[in-house]
Amino acid sequence: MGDLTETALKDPLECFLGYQLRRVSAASMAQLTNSLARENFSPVAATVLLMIKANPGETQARIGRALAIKRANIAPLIAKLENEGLVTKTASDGRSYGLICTAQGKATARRIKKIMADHEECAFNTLRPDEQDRLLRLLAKARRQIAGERDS
Amino acid sequence: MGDLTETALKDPLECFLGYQLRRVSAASMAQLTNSLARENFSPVAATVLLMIKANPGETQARIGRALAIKRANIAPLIAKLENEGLVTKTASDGRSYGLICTAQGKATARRIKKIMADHEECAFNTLRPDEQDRLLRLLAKARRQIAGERDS
DNA sequence: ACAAGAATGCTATGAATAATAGCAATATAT
DNA sequence: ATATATTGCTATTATTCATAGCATTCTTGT
Repeated sequence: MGDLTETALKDPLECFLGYQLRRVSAASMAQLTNSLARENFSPVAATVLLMIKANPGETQARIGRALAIKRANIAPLIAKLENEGLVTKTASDGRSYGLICTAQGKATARRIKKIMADHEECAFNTLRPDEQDRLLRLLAKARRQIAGERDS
Repeated sequence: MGDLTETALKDPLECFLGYQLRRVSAASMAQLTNSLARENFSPVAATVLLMIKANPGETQARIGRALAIKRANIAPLIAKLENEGLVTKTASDGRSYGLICTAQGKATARRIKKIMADHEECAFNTLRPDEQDRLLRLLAKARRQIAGERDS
């Protein structure tokens, strides 16, 4: 029988914010990856689609910068969305395109957003609404600094 | 000249805790990876070494479970630490070993912990001490649920 | 004691994310 | 106009983590 009461180890990482952040993020992402699998979407692809729907006509370079995805990495994601008929490219710049969701893309985006919302509900429901709010605010504050020091 | 004042996009992911978690975690990890590079350590390897130092004699299975690292993935990490003379295996179980830090391993662990502490200081210093505390507590609370639903 | 099941260490392998380098085409700036 | 930047893209690589399977050893239940 599995030993459910394994004695706890000392944890020298307990008070490292970065470590706790990573653990929670990894666990949350693993769950979300599972949930998005039924739509055949990776978490990253999901954020790209939602971003395009919310910002029709933007170029993939700008979408990528907003999501901290490099040009080299967003190209195949866009190609996949286009191949599946979820996104189309409209001429805009000669070297860049304006990205737009198709009707099917918008429907998929809605389903994906629902999956993400359900995931949030299930993953973070031990936090009271006010706690979720505080956490969100603290993360946003931390991100302003930490992300600002990095290039995209 | 780069356009430093790029107009902001609408962000439909702003209020997703999971997404914000991922962004902050990724940015923090990227920084930490950089800082640990001078010791030729990955973030994961660093946590393993610290964990062994804090829990001498434990098996790699238990260390791995505490860190949410699967058996298959921790094996090469331990091998690397052993090859570099930072950790030794003492007989214990016939099928498992007790892991102990060598003197060199302890010294390296101290340097690594210092790097991690400096990283925290630099990455999260926009948060006041009480905010850091609250964040840590909220993360711990979130983790208890979200991690509990997953197997190691 | 003994057979069935579980745990351990390990290898091999694959998937997802992200990083660098470089290319051709186009836009922008001096 | 000429140099510089930007864009989309390909190719390649590294890191982290996941699954599957193997042989060994420990632990159970009878």
